[in-house]
Amino acid sequence: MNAILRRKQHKAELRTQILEAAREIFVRDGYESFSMRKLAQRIEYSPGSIYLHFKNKEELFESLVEESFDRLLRALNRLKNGHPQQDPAATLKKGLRAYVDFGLRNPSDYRFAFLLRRPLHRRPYKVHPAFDVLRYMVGRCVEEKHFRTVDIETTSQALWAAIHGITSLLIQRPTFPWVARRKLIDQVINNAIDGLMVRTDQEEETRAGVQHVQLSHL
Amino acid sequence: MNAILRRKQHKAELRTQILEAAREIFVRDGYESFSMRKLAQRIEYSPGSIYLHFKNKEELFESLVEESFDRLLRALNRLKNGHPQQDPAATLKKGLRAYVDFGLRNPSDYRFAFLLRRPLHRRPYKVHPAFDVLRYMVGRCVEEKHFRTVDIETTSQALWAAIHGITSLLIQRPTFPWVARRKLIDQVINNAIDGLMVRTDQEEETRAGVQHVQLSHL
Amino acid sequence: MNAILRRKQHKAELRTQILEAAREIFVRDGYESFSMRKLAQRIEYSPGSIYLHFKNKEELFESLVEESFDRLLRALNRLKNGHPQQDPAATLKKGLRAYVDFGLRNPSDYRFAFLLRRPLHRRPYKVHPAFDVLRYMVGRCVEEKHFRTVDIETTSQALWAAIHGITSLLIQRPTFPWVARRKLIDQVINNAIDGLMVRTDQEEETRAGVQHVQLSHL
Amino acid sequence: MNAILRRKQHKAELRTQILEAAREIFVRDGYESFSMRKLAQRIEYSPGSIYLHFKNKEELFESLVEESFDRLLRALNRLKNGHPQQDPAATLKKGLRAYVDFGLRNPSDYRFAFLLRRPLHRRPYKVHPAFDVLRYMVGRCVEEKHFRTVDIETTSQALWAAIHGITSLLIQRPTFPWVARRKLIDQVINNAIDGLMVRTDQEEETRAGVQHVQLSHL
DNA sequence: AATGAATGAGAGTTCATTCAT
DNA sequence: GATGAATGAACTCTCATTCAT
Repeated sequence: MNAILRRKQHKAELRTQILEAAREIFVRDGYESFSMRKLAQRIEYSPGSIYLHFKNKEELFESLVEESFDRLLRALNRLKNGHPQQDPAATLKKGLRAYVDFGLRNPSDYRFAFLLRRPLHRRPYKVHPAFDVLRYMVGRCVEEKHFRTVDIETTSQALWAAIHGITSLLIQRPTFPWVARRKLIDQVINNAIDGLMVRTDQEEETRAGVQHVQLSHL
Repeated sequence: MNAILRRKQHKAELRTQILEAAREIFVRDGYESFSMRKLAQRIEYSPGSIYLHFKNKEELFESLVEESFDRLLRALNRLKNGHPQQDPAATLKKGLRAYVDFGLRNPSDYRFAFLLRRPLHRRPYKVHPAFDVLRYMVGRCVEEKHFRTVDIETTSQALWAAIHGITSLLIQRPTFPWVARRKLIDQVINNAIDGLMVRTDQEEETRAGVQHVQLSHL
Repeated sequence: MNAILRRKQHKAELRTQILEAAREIFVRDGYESFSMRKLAQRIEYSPGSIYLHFKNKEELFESLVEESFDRLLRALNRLKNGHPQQDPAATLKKGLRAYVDFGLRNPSDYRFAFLLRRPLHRRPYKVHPAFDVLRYMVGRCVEEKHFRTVDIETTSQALWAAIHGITSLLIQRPTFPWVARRKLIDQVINNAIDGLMVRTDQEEETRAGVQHVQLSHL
Repeated sequence: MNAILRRKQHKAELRTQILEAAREIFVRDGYESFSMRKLAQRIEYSPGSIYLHFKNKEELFESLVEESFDRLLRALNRLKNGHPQQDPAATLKKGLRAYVDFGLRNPSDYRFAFLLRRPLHRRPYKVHPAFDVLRYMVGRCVEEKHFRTVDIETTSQALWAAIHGITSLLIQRPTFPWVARRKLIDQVINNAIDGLMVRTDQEEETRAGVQHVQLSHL
């Protein structure tokens, strides 16, 4: 019994080890240069052993994608649950920033989740829970009248597009002469959100954001 | 002479044929699974023949990237030159829409220009002329006081991020349950631009855009 | 255990089989025309299998070179140790003859050791132990006053040149109308050695050697 | 007529140009890496053009071999004819030295003549005229009683072996820690010749040579 | 559970050579 | 006489995967 347990644990550990090593190689060498052999050598097991944990290269890759999606989801959920009382629009902005930051801090995860091209897999699309978090946040903004009465789905998708755009570009084109990251990200997010807000005078006055500073003295 | 001319023409035609077939295979199979042999078989020539036109796989790929960038650039330039008298903000919006449309109508070009991962080649980054067009358009909006006094570089980059985001997502995730494309694209662009505009009452009243229709009777 | 042992043995056998087949092909076709495929076909394994034993063609070739050098060395050592009490000059002559004989009886080994051109690999030169044996023998001849006080290094190199010359020519130009091998080899060796000997009357009289027989009754 | 002549001349010139370029590439890149394409590129003609002068790679290579043999022969003949009156033994020594020097000064020629392995060509062996020169010289030494009555053929072959040995080793193993070249070559030649000489007292006394100095006071 | 041997397929690339023009 | 296009065969080497042990 003890033995069985130990065995199960070992198996789980090895699986994790494989995934970690695979991720590193995928990111370091690029998808094209990844090979099951290299992976086996890295973890110091035989090539065959990998097949005891993953059916084939494809499944291994998919596991990494899933793992990365989960981490992104968890990061967003932490955000959502962390500040339940707050102004939902502020929370949303924080959420969007958190999304971008997650991508930039975990480019490997972001690549797996959105950028690496999978060999065309035609399985029926399931909207990922991560997107639900976004939709939920937008929904609250509308419900609590911080946003104009916009279409929640369209807005969510548009917001996603914007933050995906900046995240992926910063990751994939690191040599482009970008302006300061913070400033750029803020501008993208503020631009995307501000137009959606219900404008009240006081809000207008207290709006913060680098690119609006000059506005105050118009 | 005639013979020489015919030969040259034939050579050019074959080159084009190769490029076209290669493009298809690259897009269908991805860089990794593209093979010179597959290409050869497709065009019904021997593998060696390809090497009479392109030094190697890498160079062939690069040619496609360049070609695609050029087409994008030309599409944008047509836009810029086409309506020189117009309201620059409207032109900019049209330009952004044109960018997205180009990507959606020529997904293969867009993939080559921005999405397909090249084996890391560290040549010094040259900002592509296409980006200059954008910067120029934003500059005119600021100069002619249609935009607030924003930083042109930051704004250009932020706008690029937004439209790249929607373009790439629509191309790469075709099975996601997107709302109507037109509506979505408009929302992304309007969101991104509207926050930058100098607001005057009449402008506010005449603002068009699907997502703002309801707004009018608030 | 038994199984493991059997496996190891099989692996060793296969390695040997590969080396033997490779040696034959290298000698028959030359380095340039040797091919891993030909080899694979010959041993009736897939091309990939060879790579389980040798990293690449180069390493395979080097293994053969080493093997051949070792065999030569061992042959010479047997000679050296076999007759420790004898007249060192006689031993040296025997050694030289043994060298040539080894080459002629194992032309493949000799080719690998000295004649087949390796793709220029600039590793720092290590004088092969086989040459040390020669130097040692010459040294003894000088020490024990059988040779005049010649420079040991120069003499060793000159002797090597002579015997390498005859060995390589006989191997590489088998269709040349050579005189009787034995006679020719003896003449080369006697010529090379005799000039070095300290001459005493009785030695002069007892000198043997095909080419000197007639001399006695002049 | 003039035109025909010019054409013939041009053809000959081109042939020479091809041979020169080919020789360079063969020596620089090794036989294996030589390619008709490289050659064509170097002489700035099309690959096909080479085939107007040489049936194939093999024939081209053979032409180079022949050319090199001829040069060697001519060098030796110059020697032979240059000093017709001299002591034939001295002339022979000079000839042997000239042979070695030719090889060292024209390693490319020597390689082609003797070292580069031709894809086994089984044509009936023709003793090269260069060897006849040697035989002739040895013959004269015997006739004029400078040599003991040795077998001319055997002696010639043995001498050839010795000088080929030193020449080829010096060319093919340039990183071996050889002693001073001059000294080494002299020792090889002197060793090989001295044993053949008829010894007279005065000759004994006037003999020069590093390794014989001590001999004088025996 | 893990291994190591083995393979068949296929990769990119180069080559000597031919031949219509 | 010279060319440029084309090819078929060959090359070394790597790969994902299988399977007896």
